[in-house]
Amino acid sequence: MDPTDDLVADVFARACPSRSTLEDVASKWGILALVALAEGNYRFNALRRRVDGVSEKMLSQTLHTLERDGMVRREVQATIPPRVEYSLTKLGAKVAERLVGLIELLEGEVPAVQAARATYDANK
Amino acid sequence: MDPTDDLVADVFARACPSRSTLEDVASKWGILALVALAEGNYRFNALRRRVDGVSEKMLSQTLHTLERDGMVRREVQATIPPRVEYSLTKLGAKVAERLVGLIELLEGEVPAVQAARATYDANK
DNA sequence: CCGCATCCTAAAGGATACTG
DNA sequence: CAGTATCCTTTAGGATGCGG
Repeated sequence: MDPTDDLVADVFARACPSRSTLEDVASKWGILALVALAEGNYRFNALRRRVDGVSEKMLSQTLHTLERDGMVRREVQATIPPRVEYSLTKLGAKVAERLVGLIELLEGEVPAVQAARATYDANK
Repeated sequence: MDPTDDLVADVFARACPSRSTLEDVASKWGILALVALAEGNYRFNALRRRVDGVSEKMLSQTLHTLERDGMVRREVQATIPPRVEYSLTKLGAKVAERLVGLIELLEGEVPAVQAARATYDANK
């Protein structure tokens, strides 16, 4: 092994692969895609409708990145019209589970966050 | 209550406050700041050293956003030179706990992710 | 030491048009 | 339906210099 390699994965280190993976799964659209797929499989346009506001370009790009990281599986059925089904891999499901937990926490804290923002803004 | 308000927080909805909060805490530097502060309190420059690669500007901006959302507390001691201590609020600590879980998962899966990437790239 | 203000560049992201 | 390609705008983000 190259002695310059980090022996432990450390997300605080700029070059650690865990950091780039984190950026992929925690990106604005990455999170929502993973969490949507945790509900069940989706086809491209259905997923696009589920994730309010995502553009075709960004969803496509996001799904490719997640597929490359081994989080998302892409299955093409060569029918006419074409069907492409997206689903989570085992790893993707584990990650999505964590993200769902985070989101549920935040959804429950919406009033607290709004109150904090109002206070902060009031003090300028 | 305004009948047009959503009755439940829904992160999939573009306008839901949970979505903007999610973007704040799951942003590239937001995650790392929260996770670093979960280790203990930090002063500005110490935190900057802990989070490898963050610029002064981005750390400052990130901390303000997290403070506004009620995740981070900022305490100024008017000494010379000035001391500014950052710490997590109770809400921030709960969020950070989830993020730590996610990061630990990803750090453990670094080999799997690297293998997935290699396979993907090999098939071009 | 802890920043903010400014300027500037690079990257993210949206709109549109087109293809298998 | 499921994208890709292009163009263009917006935002993120780094560098630098100054102030409390």
